[in-house]
Amino acid sequence: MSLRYALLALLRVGPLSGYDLQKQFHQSVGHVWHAPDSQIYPELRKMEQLGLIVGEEQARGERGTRRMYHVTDAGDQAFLDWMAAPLEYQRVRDPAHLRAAYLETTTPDAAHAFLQQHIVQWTSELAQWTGELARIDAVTNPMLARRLAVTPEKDRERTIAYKRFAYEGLVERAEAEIAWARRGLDLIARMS
Amino acid sequence: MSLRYALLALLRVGPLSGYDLQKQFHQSVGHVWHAPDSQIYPELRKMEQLGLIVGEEQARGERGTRRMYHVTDAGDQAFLDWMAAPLEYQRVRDPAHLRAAYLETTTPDAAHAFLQQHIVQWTSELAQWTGELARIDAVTNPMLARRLAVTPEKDRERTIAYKRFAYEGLVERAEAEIAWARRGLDLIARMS
DNA sequence: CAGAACATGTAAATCGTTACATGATTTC
DNA sequence: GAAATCATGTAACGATTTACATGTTCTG
Repeated sequence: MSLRYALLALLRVGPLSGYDLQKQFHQSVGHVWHAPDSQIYPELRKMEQLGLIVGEEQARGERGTRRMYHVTDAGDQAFLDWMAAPLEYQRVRDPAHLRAAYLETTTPDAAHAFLQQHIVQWTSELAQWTGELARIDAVTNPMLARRLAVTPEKDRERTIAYKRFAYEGLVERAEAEIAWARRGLDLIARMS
Repeated sequence: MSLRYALLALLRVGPLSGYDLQKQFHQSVGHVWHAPDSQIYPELRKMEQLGLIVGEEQARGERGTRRMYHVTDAGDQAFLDWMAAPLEYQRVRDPAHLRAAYLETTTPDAAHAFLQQHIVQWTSELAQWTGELARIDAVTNPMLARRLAVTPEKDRERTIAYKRFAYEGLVERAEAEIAWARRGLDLIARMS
């Protein structure tokens, strides 16, 4: 359900085609809420049916077309309502910690490989997020730049501060996962 | 898909009825991998069809029945294979950090309420997990006690160490989320 | 004999993943 | 004219949620 609001957040800055939206999505909000293209396009159609956005069909070359999506007042309000409503938390469902609780059932090699992979996985996420933090600081992120362009001077600082805040949390999370996995590797070494 | 292996992990310790399994589940692995009863019972049936477990129908009083489930060799092997296989990581999908990235679009009050709720949420998870850690140390958790009873002396230390390791990671995660939200509250105070 | 605990689900809807599918236009 | 990029999906399946549904047996 959050996909809808992630998309609205992007479109509120200014109209985008499905394709451009999808690209911006993967470069910004997609780091926090993954969705494949095959979910984005249908969701846009659904949002259009609900009147949250309107799609304006545009010609492109001889035969091609593309739809530019604009947020409607209803869509804007839906986003603001979501922001003001209590967040629906998902239940914990954490395969890595599930497996960690049963590491004694497998070989030290397999346990080692699992934690190594955990480090690889989170190192990759960490790189994404530190990269995004750097782009926030340099105002290199295209969505952020567009957003700041339509933001009154006095609100720019807040916009940047909250973006930083969000990504800092993710960076800390990744660092903690890596530190945890390293401790696990030490534990395996001691136990075997 | 991990639900299957969470259930196998419990059943490998010894046979349980669906009902007992469901209770043990919510008191142990359920803290790491949530599933409602309405998912557990059908999954058990599916696992039985796949030959991973066998259900033995038992009379209970005059008319009642219950199914005791045993892990088959195939089920045991499936669990060990899963433990040895690379873990399938889920894509990031984090509504709290998504919302955090857009806190400037709402009122300071709503932003404040959101982070307060985040603290409440993670404080509750934290309590679950520190409680579980305490039960691990006291060997009060019934599943752990049963598991240790069928574990050779020399492996008990490892079993406990890995359980601790898994829950320590979760405790740190919860503490980090709380610390992050507190920093967010400071930020809101400074920004408004 | 009432209430708690035992015992086991089904149905409908939504969400998300994976694989597949197609064609147009711009750029070198 | 080939490759990259633009542009937009569908179909099938599996996972998850939510709500509903029902009856039995033990304990005080």
